[in-house]
Amino acid sequence: MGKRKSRILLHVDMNCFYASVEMAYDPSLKGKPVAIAGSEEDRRGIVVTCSYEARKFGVKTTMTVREAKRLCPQLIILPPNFERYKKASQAAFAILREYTDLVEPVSIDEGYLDITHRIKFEHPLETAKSIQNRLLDELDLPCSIGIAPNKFLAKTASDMKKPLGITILRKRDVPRLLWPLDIHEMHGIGERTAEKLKQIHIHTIGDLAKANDVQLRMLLGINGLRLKERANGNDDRPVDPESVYEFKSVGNSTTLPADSSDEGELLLVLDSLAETVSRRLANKRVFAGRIQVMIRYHDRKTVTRSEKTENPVRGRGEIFSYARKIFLKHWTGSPVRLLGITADELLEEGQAFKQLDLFTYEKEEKSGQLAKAIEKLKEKYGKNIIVKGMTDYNKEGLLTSSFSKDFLDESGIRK
DNA sequence: TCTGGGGTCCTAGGACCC
DNA sequence: TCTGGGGTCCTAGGACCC
Repeated sequence: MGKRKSRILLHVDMNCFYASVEMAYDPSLKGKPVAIAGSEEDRRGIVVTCSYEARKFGVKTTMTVREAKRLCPQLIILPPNFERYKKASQAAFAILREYTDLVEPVSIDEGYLDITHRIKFEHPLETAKSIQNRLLDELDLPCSIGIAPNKFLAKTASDMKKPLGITILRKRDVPRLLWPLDIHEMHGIGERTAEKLKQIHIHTIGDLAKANDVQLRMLLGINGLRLKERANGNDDRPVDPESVYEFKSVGNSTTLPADSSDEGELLLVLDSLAETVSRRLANKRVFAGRIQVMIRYHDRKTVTRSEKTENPVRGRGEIFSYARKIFLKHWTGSPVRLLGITADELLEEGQAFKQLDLFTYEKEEKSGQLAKAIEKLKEKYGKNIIVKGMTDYNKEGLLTSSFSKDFLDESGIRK
């Protein structure tokens, strides 16, 4: 087996993105300590991002607004404006795509580029500089860029100089630059994994790079071996521009203004979460095959319970009815801090129709929109048709068979 | 008066089938 | 009466990241 051809990747990381977007939008904020955070009044008020000026005072992400203000009384607090950030992100990625089609967004403010093909006419450092300058000149957004032969090293490199840094990290630099670092510094290793590793006397990235495979495997499973590979500077994950379309779940959750054990109130919250999830599913043109409910109690103990749906669902009513059922079945009655609904096992619109289980309409409700719609179908196609399952649209764009209210709502039959 | 909300991936046990 | 091993699905939860 031949050695994989060496690649050149960039990791572009926009510096304190939300705060930078706000500063671009309102330049009078520049040079001032700015934090993006929820309302100060309730407990959802935590710092999401903050400017470097704010960081100088010790303000950090996830800190409560109260704590942040104590550290920095002149801190300017702005509520998040996700529409604004989304637009800025899209503009930034549009610029990145001028350099290569191989752009993989990993979040709203960072992405990978595979620029291997460009080295024929431009040094990677020049490409990085050009990108950095354009993002700054055209969008007023600072970024840091890592240049490396793979994702892990590129990501690590972009972290090394902030803000507005460009860092090249070669594989041969790994022992000198990475190995001395504390294991906790490594991307992919959080608090729990770092703790576990320290138990087997792995304290630095270098220790991990030389660790015993069997021991790692026992401690961390397959992930342990992968982390060891990364610590050695190896990572063959490709830059995949399609991955952004391959989302696996859609959810919405909220911390209540105050803990509640009022069933009516909680169901109302659940209904509003169902509405959001339904809307997002529709925007993404997918249906859900599983509905999951998350309940966090007063003591922060969190349980998730899910159920496979009988048919793919997307309507608010259907999502709510599953969520309600799951919630009432598993709620202990104790005061609830947070509620969430997540739609899983997503199916594309077209696939959803084909994969529906067949059952006759007699099993469905006999009144309401469904019955009316079925009556219309019977009028149109004859009394003897059996409405078994939504298998497809006919050439007029109407359903040839149906049984799910959701589908009927969207089929145009009601018109 | 600690700790939001959006996600992804992995593991593990029990059910069930062959 | 005794009895193996493999595979997949379902579900819950842990860990991590931004």
